[in-house]
Amino acid sequence: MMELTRKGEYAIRGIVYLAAQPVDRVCLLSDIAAAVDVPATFLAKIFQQFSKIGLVKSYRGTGGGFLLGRVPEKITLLEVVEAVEGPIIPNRCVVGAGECARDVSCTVHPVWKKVQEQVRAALEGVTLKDLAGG
Amino acid sequence: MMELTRKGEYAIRGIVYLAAQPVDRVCLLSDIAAAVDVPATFLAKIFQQFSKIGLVKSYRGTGGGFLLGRVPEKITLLEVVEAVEGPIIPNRCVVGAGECARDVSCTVHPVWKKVQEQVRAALEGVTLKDLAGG
DNA sequence: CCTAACAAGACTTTTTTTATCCTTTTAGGG
DNA sequence: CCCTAAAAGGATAAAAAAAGTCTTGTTAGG
Ligand code: SF4
Ligand code: SF4
Repeated sequence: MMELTRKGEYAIRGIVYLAAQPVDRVCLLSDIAAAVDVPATFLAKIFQQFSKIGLVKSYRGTGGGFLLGRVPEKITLLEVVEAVEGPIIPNRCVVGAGECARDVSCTVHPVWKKVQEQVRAALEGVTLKDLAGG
Repeated sequence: MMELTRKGEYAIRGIVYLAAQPVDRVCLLSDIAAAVDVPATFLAKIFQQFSKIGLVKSYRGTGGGFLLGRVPEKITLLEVVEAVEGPIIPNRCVVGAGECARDVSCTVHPVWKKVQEQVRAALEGVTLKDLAGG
């Protein structure tokens, strides 16, 4: 259980690759896809999501491509994962009140809350700088 | 991401219900299903899995039903979850060596290892006794 | 031998994942 | 102004997983 989808895995690979590039180096999607071994069309969709929330910047046309939206030390793995996989939800009752009618007195509920917090903390503590190796 | 499936949620509800029953009280599947609000046919499949690994004991025929395979304080939430959802795998590279060709030098790999360990620890620290309320 | 109850396996439906393709928009350069 | 490069957006399709159902078999009590 709790498995990251390929989309998530690809997303991380792609953006870590970007983070490892020299600052202001604009990368072609096709180059990134080849380097991290991900289908280019699929990676395109992923980077579109990144672009919408500013995790990467994109430029169209000749000489266009992608680069990181912020410095790598300011982008956490949590942001990257949540950008494409949605929030960290070990069980739907942690989404908010009312998701499960049983949550008021449920003894299991706090366990999922704890799991959620721990996973979030683990991912939030890692930045793209860490992952790209400085 | 990381969402428990319904099967997992149902499994927990069902076995926690069992754990809350008086010792040696044999419960009908139909009663359990009604009490925890799960389709009986689906819960049957889940309890069959439990039965195979000894988490519950089952008796057939008139007067048959289910009861817990061990005392509640000796059954952890981790066991219950893994019984029906499989092992805790945040990313397939934590399954073992060779799952991902990149794992040798991958900087992300240790993060998933850590997540896996934390989640396992969180679930292992909770027993059915805790969940059933003594 | 009849009935109760779980076991096992096949099967179906729905949802999610994993893509691919095509058209549109934007930008640079001749 | 046109041609080409490159990303954006939308539709669609195929595959896999999840969720649930059905039928038949097995075991046991009365
Ligand atoms: S753990 Fe408890 S509150 Fe959460 S979904 Fe299950 S029953 Fe509801
Ligand atoms: S995190 Fe690294 S080792 Fe794990 S699957 Fe991704 S690339 Fe492979």
